[in-house]
Amino acid sequence: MENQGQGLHGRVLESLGPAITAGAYPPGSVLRTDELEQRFEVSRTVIREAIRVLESMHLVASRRRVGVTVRPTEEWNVYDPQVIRWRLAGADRPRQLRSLTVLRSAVEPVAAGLSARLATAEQCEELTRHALGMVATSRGQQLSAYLVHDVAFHRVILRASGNEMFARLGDVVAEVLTGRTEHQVMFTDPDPAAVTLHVRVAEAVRERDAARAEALTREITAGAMAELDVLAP
Amino acid sequence: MENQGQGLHGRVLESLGPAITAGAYPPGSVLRTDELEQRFEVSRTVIREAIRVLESMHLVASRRRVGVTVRPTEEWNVYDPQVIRWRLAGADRPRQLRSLTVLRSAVEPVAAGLSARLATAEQCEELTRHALGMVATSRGQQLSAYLVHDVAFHRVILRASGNEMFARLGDVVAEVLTGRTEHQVMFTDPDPAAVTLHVRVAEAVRERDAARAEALTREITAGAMAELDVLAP
DNA sequence: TGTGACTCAAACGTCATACTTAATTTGCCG
DNA sequence: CGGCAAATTAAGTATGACGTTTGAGTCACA
Repeated sequence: MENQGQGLHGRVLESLGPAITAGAYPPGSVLRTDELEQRFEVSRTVIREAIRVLESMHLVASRRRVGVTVRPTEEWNVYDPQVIRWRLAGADRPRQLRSLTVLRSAVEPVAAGLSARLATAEQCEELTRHALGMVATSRGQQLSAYLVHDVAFHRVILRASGNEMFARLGDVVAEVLTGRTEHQVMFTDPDPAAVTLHVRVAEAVRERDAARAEALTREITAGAMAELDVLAP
Repeated sequence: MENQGQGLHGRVLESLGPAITAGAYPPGSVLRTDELEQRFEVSRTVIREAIRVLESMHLVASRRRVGVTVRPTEEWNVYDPQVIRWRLAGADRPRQLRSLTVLRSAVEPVAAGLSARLATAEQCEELTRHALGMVATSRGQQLSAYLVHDVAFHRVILRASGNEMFARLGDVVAEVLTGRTEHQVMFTDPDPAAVTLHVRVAEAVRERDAARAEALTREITAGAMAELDVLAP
């Protein structure tokens, strides 16, 4: 979760990135290096390095004699964790949350199915522990403690699937869950049905029942989508 | 599919990136800028910009007094299209292909289900056209023509789902399909069952039958996974 | 002998400047 | 009016100097 805010180019990045992803510079907009140089009061080197990074994220394209142009949204590297964070923090938040939740609903059930076949004994234990932790913290305004277990649970599922692409979505899911808790009314306890589902997923994985783990996780993600429809505009 | 090989820093990147992702520099290895400077016979500026990009991909971490260290594999931004290309081109290819195919098996069925509800008339037409194109080119060593339709078909499905995260996987799927064709024996015609499935998916989407579209696509991706098990080591 | 603070140097980070390259614009000439 | 060439502009590259951090080694003191 640590930003690479180390160094000046990081600061520039943390300013330009959110601005671009928030749509402050519509696609086609042109940024000139020397202008940025003055605005941020840093040297050309720093600006150029920040631009290189934005370019590698496909947020901008740099062309001689014309400047640095903002690329259309469809070309952005929307899987870049940095980009995801920027968009979750900005005006695009609802749209991004929806996209990510749909992605979760596709990935997590399959990951759970794989976990049921591949999880180590230790991972099964972790899963059970976090599920029980969720139960224990599901009542009485302990949302932040609950969140810790919830995030950990989904992280284990994704990692235990044995697929590195799934595993790398752990941070994304964490961000979604965290964001949901933060933006939810902080006094409503979690849905008991969801809590139970997590416990049953842990069971299914422990018992190596892939189909059941997948189906139950599908229920969890379906719940997340439904919840989104209620809360979002 | 265009590499950003424009400029010297691009050249350095296209040399370092594949090397790192191929494991030529094991995690923890240290690269010094001045050493790279000499090796590539370019200025610090160029090296530093390349390093910045590698850093944004979480392939390396740059620390003062110690150098640029290669990060462990689990921290790489494995969704970065550039990283995916590098790994598909290198020694990690089999592992990467497997990961991506599993990802496909999770995403594409859900995408197809969404497409059935959201695809425009034009997208339905495209789907049908490409499915029929696959049928037409499925016999008699027309693999490259077949591939074009196959890629286009899956691209439409992912795009018509209305989810930007899914849509962005179009390039990845294209790369997987292309790679498969290239590495397969070029004289075996595609599996007729797979071809039929594509036609039926197009039908299901056209008829707004989400469940059927999803189930059929699941069969397609299951086939892809099975195929991988036969071919891969 | 062990521990602590202190110094030093190595490597990256930043800056300023000059020069190079390529693409757009302008304008000349046919 | 049209096409080709020169001027212009902004990014790309190179280089030298200086700043900053931090790991490691040293030295003094208990």
